[in-house]
Amino acid sequence: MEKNYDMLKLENQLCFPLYACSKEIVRKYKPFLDEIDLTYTQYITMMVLWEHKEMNVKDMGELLYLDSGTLTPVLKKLEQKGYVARARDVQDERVLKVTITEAGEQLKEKALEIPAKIGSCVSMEPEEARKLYDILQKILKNI
Amino acid sequence: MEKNYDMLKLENQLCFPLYACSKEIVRKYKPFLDEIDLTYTQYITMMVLWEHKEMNVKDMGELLYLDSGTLTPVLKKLEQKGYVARARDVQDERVLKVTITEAGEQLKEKALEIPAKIGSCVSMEPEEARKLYDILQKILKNI
DNA sequence: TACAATTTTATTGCACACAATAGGAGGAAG
DNA sequence: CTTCCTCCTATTGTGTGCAATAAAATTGTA
Repeated sequence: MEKNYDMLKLENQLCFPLYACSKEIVRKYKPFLDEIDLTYTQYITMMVLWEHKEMNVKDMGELLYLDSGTLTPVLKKLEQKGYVARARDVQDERVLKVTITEAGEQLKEKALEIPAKIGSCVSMEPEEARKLYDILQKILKNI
Repeated sequence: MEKNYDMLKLENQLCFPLYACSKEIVRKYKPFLDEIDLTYTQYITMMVLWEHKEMNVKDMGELLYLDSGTLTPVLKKLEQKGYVARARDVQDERVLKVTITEAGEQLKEKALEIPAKIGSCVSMEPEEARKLYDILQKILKNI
């Protein structure tokens, strides 16, 4: 009897379009992020700080789905650029508190127009965007 | 007047859950791929060859949304593992033809059960999976 | 109080991912 | 035939991403 290899075709995979789509959209960000000298990872890291002003590495990692192996060099880079400050918590020396600087706050103003630019660049119907968002959140919750 | 910074929150981004979801699902593959000693990138590369037997780097790159900078080292690694052969096209020396080997074909048998394992691991309703797939394909086509 | 276990961040090693560039092969135009 | 242009792959450099491990501080426990 012939075996069925169809499930091993790219076109029948769900993970692959997810993976490809993620990469392609992140790439769409590049020209806009270049203007403010941030990578995508640095951008989402700054988004957390634009909203929360200060947070430790562990909590940032949970929000961003990144571990310290990834975050540490990213945060050092952002510190080097002057957008964040890194300092140990006085109460608990294990904890590193990341704080946004004045320059980091100012960068927020420049970043303000990026979401709209991407939106017009990818362009999808609001209903589908909503549906996509809901499904992705559901998957993330289950994982 | 107060500016509205809501669009700069992670929770209002569509790209971020896409990015996070992609990473988390790829990570789900790891224990299963470890069993056949492949990374995710090597796995999708093999999927192309399981289906097409032979293909040049450029065409593989278009299917996989990867450029030669990524594919060249991946293909060298797969050659080293004995799953593919790399040879210049005799008609056009610029072109590198990648061919699956006997060992590569045998690997397909072991890979056969991976899609089902992932499916039971992520578990979502067929209707939502279908919807997600359609939306992602639509985005990929528009990009 | 000792000391074992846990928590938190940093480091190391490996494998992408991509922009930019290089370099060799094939084609086109004169 | 030669020169310019394009095509295809490889290389280089930067920046993730993650597993595994290390290191230091804190907490739990006998």
